[in-house]
Amino acid sequence: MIRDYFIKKIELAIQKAINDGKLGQMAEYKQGTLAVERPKNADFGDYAVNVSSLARFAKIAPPQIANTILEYIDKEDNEYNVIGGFINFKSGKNLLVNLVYEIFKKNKDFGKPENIEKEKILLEYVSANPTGPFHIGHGRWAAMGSVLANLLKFYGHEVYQEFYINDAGSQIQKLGNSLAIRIRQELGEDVDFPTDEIERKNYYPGDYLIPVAKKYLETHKGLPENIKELSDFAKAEMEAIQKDLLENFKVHFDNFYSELTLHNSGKVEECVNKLKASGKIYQKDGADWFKSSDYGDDQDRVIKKADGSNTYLTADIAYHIDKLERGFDRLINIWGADHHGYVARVKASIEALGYDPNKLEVLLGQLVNLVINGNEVRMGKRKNMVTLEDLIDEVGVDATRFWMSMRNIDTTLDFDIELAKTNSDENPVFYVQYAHARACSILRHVISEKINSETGEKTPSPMTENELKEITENYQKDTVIPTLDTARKLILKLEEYKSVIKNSAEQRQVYTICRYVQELASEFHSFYNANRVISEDKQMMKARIALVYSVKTVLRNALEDILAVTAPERM
RNA sequence: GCCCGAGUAGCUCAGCUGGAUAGAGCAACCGCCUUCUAAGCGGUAGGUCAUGCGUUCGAAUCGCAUCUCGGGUACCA
Repeated sequence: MIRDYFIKKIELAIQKAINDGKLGQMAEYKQGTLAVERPKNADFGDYAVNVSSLARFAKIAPPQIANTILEYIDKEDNEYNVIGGFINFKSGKNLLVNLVYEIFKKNKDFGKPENIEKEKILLEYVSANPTGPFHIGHGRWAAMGSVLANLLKFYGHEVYQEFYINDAGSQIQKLGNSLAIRIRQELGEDVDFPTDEIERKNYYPGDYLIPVAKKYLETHKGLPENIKELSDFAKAEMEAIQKDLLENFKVHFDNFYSELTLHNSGKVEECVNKLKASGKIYQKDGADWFKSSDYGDDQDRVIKKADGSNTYLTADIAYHIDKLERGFDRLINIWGADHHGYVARVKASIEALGYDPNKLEVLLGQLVNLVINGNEVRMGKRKNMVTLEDLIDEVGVDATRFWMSMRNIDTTLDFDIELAKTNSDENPVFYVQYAHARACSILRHVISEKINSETGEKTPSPMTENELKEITENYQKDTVIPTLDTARKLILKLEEYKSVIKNSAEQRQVYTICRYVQELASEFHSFYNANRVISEDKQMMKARIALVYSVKTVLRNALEDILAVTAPERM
């Protein structure tokens, strides 16, 4: 990366200056003390370093330090200048030329780091109850999770994506009871869900069980004797609906892990026993309590209720231990902020059972508000529900994925459905896709002959197909040189992709990819407006075609391979 | 009360491991299509970085306090 190249030059120069005793009282330089930044004013250079922080060690004024360091830099063909305590750096021809060459050479792998510490990661996300369709909030975790998985894989990690199915709690019984009411309604009985608010909470009164009831009656005469049969039927239906939607939404799971199998395998009981053996369980009010407060939780938690049944947490502990025993180096969970209380207790249990709680990384995501006609609409499972499916139908997969990924996970996402529906220029995903389509269009035009619509006269194509192939498949380093004066910013933006990937992967923040892609599109649109690609000057045309192709490559990589949003050839 | 998160331009948000004049998109206003996609580009205007105090040569960024908003605070899942 150019910024790494630059800081190395600076650090080397500092070391030499210290050795020569030119940096006052400064005796040693610790690597990483100085940070590379972008100059406020692009005229200063591409990158800059502020050496003011060295002043208190050297006891010399910052500008003098900067000038001393400058003398020791091996400048090659790059430009350096000093303003105040800043050393500014402007990339020379070689760095820029090599960067474009790198894009051609690496193509789909451009931006992949050379050697990272590879981790075996289990990424768990969505993990919805199989009791109804996904709501909008699930869409955020689905989009972000799948983008993060793509990103971490690209970065070089081994990523296993898992969906935990909460198919064992009391909610499954509720589901069966609710289906029973829908079936009786189908059979013509005058029944309905309770109107009393508290009573009603024992049911799922959403319309979505009506088609399930109809389907049940296709193969059954009436209600079964055992409600469990209905629970299982509804559960299977809901799971199937959820899986279909995930596939549609380009979200891929390597495994769906059923909570029920966890219970049946005895792993939950085993965990409870181990916790008991560790002496971290005590009895109170007829229930078993886990002393999680010993490990930083604010209070102890019930692990076995007075009625003898397990809590949700109990199974979750067993699940996380199971993940660790499957040999993953790192567990990453994406959870809604409404689960934040769970982090401490799950970590506590991991530690109590002798595992490293730092292996678990929980990404807490703030929730999604739906905005309809300027009013926020509360998301509830039981009424006013806008499902993820409805949203995707309205807005499309691409826009939904992009919008759900484009904000910092720490901020509440306002999803304005009216705005997203308009598909106007307020929609950043179209802006980016348009840039890609535009690049493709140029590449098509350059090898097409032109026909005058009035005279029917034909003009030969500006470039033959072979000439274009020669650029894209057998790219020569020097090709891009004629554009260096006019396309500096664009080339530097392409270069930035490498650091965006790095930061985004390491900080698990996928929104930075969305931002980057918008910035690259913007640079490209500017370049397009300022420079005609197809022209008489053949060398210049080849150079610009090479750049257009580079932009298309990086946009495509980011859109399709990371964000899983289509990169259209035409729009 | 306690625990998370947020508060930056009219709106939606970047910037937060302290550094140059606080940035972008949308909305507003002014320009740019006989030529590769105007779904685009260029420009103008728009700020008490919630508030106060502190640390520092230097604070949107760090610390303390206060205010506002969202979420959590179950022997539900």
